Amino acid sequence: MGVILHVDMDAFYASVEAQRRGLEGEPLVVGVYSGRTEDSGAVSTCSYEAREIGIHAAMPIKTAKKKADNSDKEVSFVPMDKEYYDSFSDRIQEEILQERAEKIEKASIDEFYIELKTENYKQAENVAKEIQASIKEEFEVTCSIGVGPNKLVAKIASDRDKPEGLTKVKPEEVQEFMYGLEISDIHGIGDRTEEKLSERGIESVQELAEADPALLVREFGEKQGLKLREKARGEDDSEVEESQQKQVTRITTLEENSRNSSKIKQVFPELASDIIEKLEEENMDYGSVQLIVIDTEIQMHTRSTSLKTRVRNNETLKEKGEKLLEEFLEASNSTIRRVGLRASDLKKRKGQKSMEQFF
DNA sequence: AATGATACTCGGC
DNA sequence: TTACGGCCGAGTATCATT
Repeated sequence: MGVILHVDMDAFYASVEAQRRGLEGEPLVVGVYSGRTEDSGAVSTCSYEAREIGIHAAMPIKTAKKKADNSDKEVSFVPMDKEYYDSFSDRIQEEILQERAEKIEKASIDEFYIELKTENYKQAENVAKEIQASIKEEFEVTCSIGVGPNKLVAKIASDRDKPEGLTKVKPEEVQEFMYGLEISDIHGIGDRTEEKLSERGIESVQELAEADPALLVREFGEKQGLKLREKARGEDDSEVEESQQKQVTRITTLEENSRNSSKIKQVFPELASDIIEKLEEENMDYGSVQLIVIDTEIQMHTRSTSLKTRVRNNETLKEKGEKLLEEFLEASNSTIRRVGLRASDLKKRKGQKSMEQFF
């Protein structure tokens, strides 16, 4: 396997909006507005300059505006335009990354894994620098890149130095690199796992890497236990490959809080048809339907149901969603603020060519 | 007891 | 003083299967 790069765009939505509006280097906040009241909504992401005055993702827009008022800087607030960022991301992939990659994987709207042909880390570093320079020149946004022997190490490396960072970890440096991390820096180790490890006296990456495999297997099972130890050693044999979308969600904020099911159901047709439209684009069927509910305390609840066979059907989605909503309202006394539907357990439909195969 | 499938929650952006 | 979106993928809990 060649050298792996993890390319991670810096504050992507905010950088794209800054470029679009000529606001580079200024505090800028990208928000999602629910339309309920003036400024009702939350921060999606913000520029590094906005972070300096205490604004961060997931913060209510009103709170962010308070921070902005208390600062001497002029802060721009702009609404999220996901479609625009999607096409921006695709263009970076097609115009800069594709041609330099032996293999490429789009991991999210702002993250890519690239496998290079070369085994030479100096060469790989040069490719990474070239990618950073080209993206900056042609798109006027920046990225951070991690260079490593596999996806796990490359991803952690890209996180170490942001924005516009470049972190290279050669195979002989992997151990030193991994031992310098906190256990929670390792992707896939959450609070729960961290606590369980701590109870067993494992608190550092080195301790996990050198832990008794039998103990880990006892605590976490054969598969997961051994995987944990491998991760701490910086080992990962997963391939760089095109990944399929796993779920499609559409969620909306109700005009008024409610627990009147017929009132709430009125938003379902639009949610369902938006989801089906997306599935048609992707030529995918769904095998599972989820209801997502956010109550007046901003607590999220989900209920789901599996289908016997995969379909791409608007009515099924709507009806399963309605049924789940009724069951939820019956069992809970919470009042609903936002409601959504999700289709998951997705699979490409076979026996029907998608458009790109004609080219 | 281990594994896989399903249901639900959490965190990033 | 509080204030609160719309997505996504991954983590974790629980249950069925073997």
